[in-house]
Amino acid sequence: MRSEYSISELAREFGITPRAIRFYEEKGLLSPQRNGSARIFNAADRVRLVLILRGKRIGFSLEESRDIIDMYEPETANTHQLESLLNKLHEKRLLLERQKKEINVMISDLKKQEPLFARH
Amino acid sequence: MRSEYSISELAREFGITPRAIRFYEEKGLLSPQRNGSARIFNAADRVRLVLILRGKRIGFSLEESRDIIDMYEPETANTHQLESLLNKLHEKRLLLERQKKEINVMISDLKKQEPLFARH
DNA sequence: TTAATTATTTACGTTAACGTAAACGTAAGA
DNA sequence: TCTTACGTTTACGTTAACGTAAATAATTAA
Repeated sequence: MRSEYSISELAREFGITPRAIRFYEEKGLLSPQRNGSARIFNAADRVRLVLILRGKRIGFSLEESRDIIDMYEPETANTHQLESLLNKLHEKRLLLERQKKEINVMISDLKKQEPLFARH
Repeated sequence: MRSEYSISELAREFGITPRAIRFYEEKGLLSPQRNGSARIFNAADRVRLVLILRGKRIGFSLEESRDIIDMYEPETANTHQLESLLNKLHEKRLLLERQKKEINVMISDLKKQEPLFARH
């Protein structure tokens, strides 16, 4: 229930390295406050990090995740962006479905061949 | 119904560049015969290329596709390899299913928020 | 003969997402 | 005070899958 985090705290919590977090900031996906030179992450920063990592699990690049993050940013988000993001998600889902079908085809192909291989 | 192809013929047929084909050979995924220094691809080479490209559509790296190709090579293929490949395919399918679920969650999340964005 | 097409090899360039190392500052504990 | 832990910036390294360019050879059409 904290509201401020150091870079290594977040890194530990999410199983990533501080380097990765700095990299996300470098790419403009995060912009934590500073205490001198040290980064201080608040709850909103943490949410953004969660979104970045969720995007990665979906198979999005950081650039694609950027759209997701922006979408959760109330000040900048607009209907057009939302539709665009939804479209991307739908496309991604179609891609995944096509890939899954190809995998299924390949699996059944291989299983047909199985006796052939098992014989010698 | 030809049985021999030049590099640019295959490139045109599959919508890739000759460079890509040479790269696959460099990685040991293809090994066409030669006429002097020019590559000559036969039907088996063509099949391997098809498998490479199918692997890519599934989302496999070339290294992963290598296993698929080897599997279709009767002399070297064995039961163990087949099982290993089937396992990889199953894992990949699980990954795709997880990603799809995450996408669905994200889509419904966003749709709940929609009125919020649409309002201003 | 000249120009165009297609082929080759060699080799450096590119993008993404960090890893890794160096050189340094700062704060806390023994 | 010395060590340890944690932080910073700068910058070069890494992997994958080719792209791109240069220099060269062989073939073919005009």
